[in-house]
Amino acid sequence: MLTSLIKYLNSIYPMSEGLIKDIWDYGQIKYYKKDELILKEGGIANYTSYVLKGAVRSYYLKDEEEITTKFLQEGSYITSTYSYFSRRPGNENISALEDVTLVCYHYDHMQQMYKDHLEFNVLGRKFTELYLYSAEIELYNLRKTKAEDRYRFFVKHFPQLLQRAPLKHIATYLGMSLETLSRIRAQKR
Amino acid sequence: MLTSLIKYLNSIYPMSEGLIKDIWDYGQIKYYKKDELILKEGGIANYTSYVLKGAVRSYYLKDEEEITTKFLQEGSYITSTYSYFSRRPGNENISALEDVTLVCYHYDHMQQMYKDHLEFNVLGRKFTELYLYSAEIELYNLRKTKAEDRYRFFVKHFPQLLQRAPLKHIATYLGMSLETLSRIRAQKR
DNA sequence: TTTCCATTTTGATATTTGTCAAGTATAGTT
DNA sequence: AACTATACTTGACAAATATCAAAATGGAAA
Repeated sequence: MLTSLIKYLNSIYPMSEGLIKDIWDYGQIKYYKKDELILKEGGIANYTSYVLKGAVRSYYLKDEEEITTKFLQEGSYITSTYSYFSRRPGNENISALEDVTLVCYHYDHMQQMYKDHLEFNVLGRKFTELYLYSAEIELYNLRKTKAEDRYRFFVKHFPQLLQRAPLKHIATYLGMSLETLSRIRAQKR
Repeated sequence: MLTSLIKYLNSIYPMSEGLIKDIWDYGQIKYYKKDELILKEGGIANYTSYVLKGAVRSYYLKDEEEITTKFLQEGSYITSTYSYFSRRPGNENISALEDVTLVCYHYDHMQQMYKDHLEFNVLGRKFTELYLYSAEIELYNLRKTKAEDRYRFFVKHFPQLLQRAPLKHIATYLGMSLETLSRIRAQKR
């Protein structure tokens, strides 16, 4: 189960025996059913998790409405950035878009590994760089004032997600109402 | 000049003698006059720079119009994330909002330091985590559909920037027209 | 000071988008 | 198949915002 993750990490930066052992030992495989909550708001995000199978999304509540902030699929890490790094309760929820399999690492174990294996920081740095880059792409897109432009960008860059996520989530993710999104789609046909 | 940076880095993670020496040796102090271009689109971002004094902004052009993507002040690092990490030409420009003093590190020197001093990766990781967190805050703000809400958030979190940046840049940064921003400000009085 | 230029404000109008409401389609269950 | 819940679409209207144009303000330079 964990082999794919280890192969992946090793391809990015070769790890020592000891680190590989820790990755094995500390990784907890967890299964979630579709629509099950992986992280609930008000709690502290204690885990970063690698998605082995399925897709998840994170969202927060704004006057009863769910505003989707992220979609993550196989091969990505997921956590609530704010809560995980600050060690405080956050307002983000994470839920399973489909049945999901995760490898979860506790914050304390992550810190232990960063401390025991300095090389692990290379991986940590590179991954965070990657996610920072993704975040900036999204920022770039959200600053467009036209809803249609934002949708076009989404279709081009995340076509798979159109199949995996319901429109209502894509709409709030793109900062527009469900109806606006539906109309944009209609006029493209 | 560089002492403030070294103190700062050391407070986050204690550095070895050798690393401190490299930080000294590789750091290039550069001065830019207000409105001078620090990075021009179409070029590769070869440097990450730490802002010692002044403020800068990055932007890209969208049909003749400058869309501001970032404001950075003293104590922050600045580069064009995409171009710097991918080593390809990007479409981001960086320019000085005021007279600016930077400490600049070339990409190759950064890689050299990451390689020669594994501990430097701890710093790299922590900083990137911080910037990732900031990016997510901005994403959170930009997903708000009401322009006024976005402005309110900006005022609350970056009040200093109201004094340092002209409204036209703040407007595009917040994904709204200059006129809309001006009206929002008018009605708050 | 006066002039000049950039910044900001204000006004009028067109467009886009949100909201509420109703309807249709679809997938899953019994 | 019939039933149900959910997802999606469409319509009508109101609200928010963009756009174009012009005026006011402020600051820098002559």
